[in-house]
Amino acid sequence: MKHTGTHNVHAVLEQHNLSITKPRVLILSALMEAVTPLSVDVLQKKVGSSVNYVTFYRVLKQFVREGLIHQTDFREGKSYYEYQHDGHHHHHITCVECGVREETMDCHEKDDYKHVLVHSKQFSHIASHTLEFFGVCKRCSK
Amino acid sequence: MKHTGTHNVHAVLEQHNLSITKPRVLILSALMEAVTPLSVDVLQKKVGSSVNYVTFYRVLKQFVREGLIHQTDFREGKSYYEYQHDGHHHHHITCVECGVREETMDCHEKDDYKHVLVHSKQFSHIASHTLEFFGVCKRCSK
DNA sequence: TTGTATGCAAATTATTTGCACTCTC
DNA sequence: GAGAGTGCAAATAATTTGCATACAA
Repeated sequence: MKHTGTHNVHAVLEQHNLSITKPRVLILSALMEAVTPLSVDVLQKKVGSSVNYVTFYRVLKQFVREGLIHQTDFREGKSYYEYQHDGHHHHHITCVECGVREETMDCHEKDDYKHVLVHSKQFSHIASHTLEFFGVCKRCSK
Repeated sequence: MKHTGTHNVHAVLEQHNLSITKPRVLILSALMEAVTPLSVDVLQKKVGSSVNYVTFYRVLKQFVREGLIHQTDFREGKSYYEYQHDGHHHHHITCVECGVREETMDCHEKDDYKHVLVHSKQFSHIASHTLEFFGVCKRCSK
């Protein structure tokens, strides 16, 4: 029941004027299928060794620049990447003890942006944001 | 007109059951005086070479654990640290072109936390969060 | 004095860069 | 065919770890 066929992947790449290459298709597919943000090492395991790890960094950076995927971090010293289904990304709660991660409700981007910009002197436009929560999950807090 | 005398620094450390050592005092003072989040390299320049850089990492990690300071990142591959005056931290907008950073209005932590927790299955408490905005500043967007 | 904190050296991990080669369009 | 995209090797940057010494309480 995957809705991430080759067809869709190609279409998305084309929408962003990115040429169709094997690494890009594989990486984007993996991200589209994921239900949680992925770090480069996890992404590599999913995609396999046919794509060089340097290419991951280059492709991911490009996808982020294009607004195709979202980049965030969880205070682990490395970045995580998440496909923006329908242009929306998610926020999460992360357990600082065991690392378990849960998706939170959607955020009200538009409202936040307006509110922030009204009070800003140097900015008139916001392109993206990150919002992450940290706590201790019920299991760990016992 | 600094309100960050030795007296205050010592008091804060004691409140968190941290022994008074030279590195801790120097690092905490520097963070209390800063008006923007600092990365380790910048912090080192402020404090000077009397404190080993490894100690920065150890002390900062401890301060974060204690909730004394706040840790965030700006998609630069390194962490930034900010003292939580009155227990509050700040959010920022960062220009992805030139890196200029501006503080935003205070956030409504309490409301956010409640809202998130109501929808969470695995969490019943949130300890902290990060919220950062990214855009292009007026100067760069010309 | 006694355990905690620090310094130093070296290791680890994440990410980037230069250059030659290979694909896509 | 031309230029963008990729692989490989090596460099850089951030952060951590092990162990011996030094300092706070």
